[in-house]
Amino acid sequence: MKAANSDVSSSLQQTAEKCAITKDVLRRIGDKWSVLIIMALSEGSLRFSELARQIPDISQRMLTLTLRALERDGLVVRTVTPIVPARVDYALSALGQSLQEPVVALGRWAFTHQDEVKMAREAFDALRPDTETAIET
Amino acid sequence: MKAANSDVSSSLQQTAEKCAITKDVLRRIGDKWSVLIIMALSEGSLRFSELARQIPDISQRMLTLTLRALERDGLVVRTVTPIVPARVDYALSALGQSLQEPVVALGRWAFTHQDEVKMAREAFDALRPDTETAIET
DNA sequence: CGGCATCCTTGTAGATACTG
DNA sequence: CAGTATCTACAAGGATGCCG
Repeated sequence: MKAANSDVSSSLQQTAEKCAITKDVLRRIGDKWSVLIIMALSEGSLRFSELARQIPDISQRMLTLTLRALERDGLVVRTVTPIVPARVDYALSALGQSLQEPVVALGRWAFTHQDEVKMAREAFDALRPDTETAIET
Repeated sequence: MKAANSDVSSSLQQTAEKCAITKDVLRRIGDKWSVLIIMALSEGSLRFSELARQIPDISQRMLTLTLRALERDGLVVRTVTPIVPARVDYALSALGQSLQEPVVALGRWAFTHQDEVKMAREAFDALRPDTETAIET
């Protein structure tokens, strides 16, 4: 760990380091619901039940768990209003809003290139009808 | 589904549509290894065994499956040189290279904000020692 | 060398029922 | 209303061994 080495290996080091962190974030928001929740909250705070309605196929459990994870990472803010029945609102934090930018960038890529991907898949499947891949469609 | 409606609802429609596609892409590259492979191939093509060496903890099985999935989506190009022993090279396609841009954007976000996330987690864990979240550390 | 087959463990997620 | 608790399923992923 000599200082003299740092400029030599810094590029690769940083690259490797960034890869790991990138992988981490991608796994965090790469799950089934995080992005949908972040998108749903982009236009303002929502209550638990409103979120559940906007994301039709999510179960209460998964909504709770995903919100909890997002809250833990400081991406969403949870506000409890102590009335009966209880009212709980969720909103994006500043950090969560800043995350939106790269996420929608990825969304734009997906939208722009969706046809290329679809065609690539069809071409691949035509040649290799039942090849097992890591993620099924 | 009247045409007259399209301009009214187009914004929300497109948003919902983009969400779905974004979610799709994120799940595709949000798996454990895809990003690492894409990053590893960013500087040029690599052989199967070279990839395995650059990504120390990946199993042969997962390397094969992930490469196959990336190949199917047209992100990676597989080249077999029919000599013995066989030589197989993997490289990013143009599509794969274009994907790198938004991915490294996300990587930059992760790198920039890693401390904020870490602190948020610690603060959260301090208050709620053993809350179950969707994704464990 | 590259990769497929098999077996096995773990993680992710859904359904359902129950509580303050 | 906004969650927990429990139980179950299936898919991701790892270990190992064999093959062209």
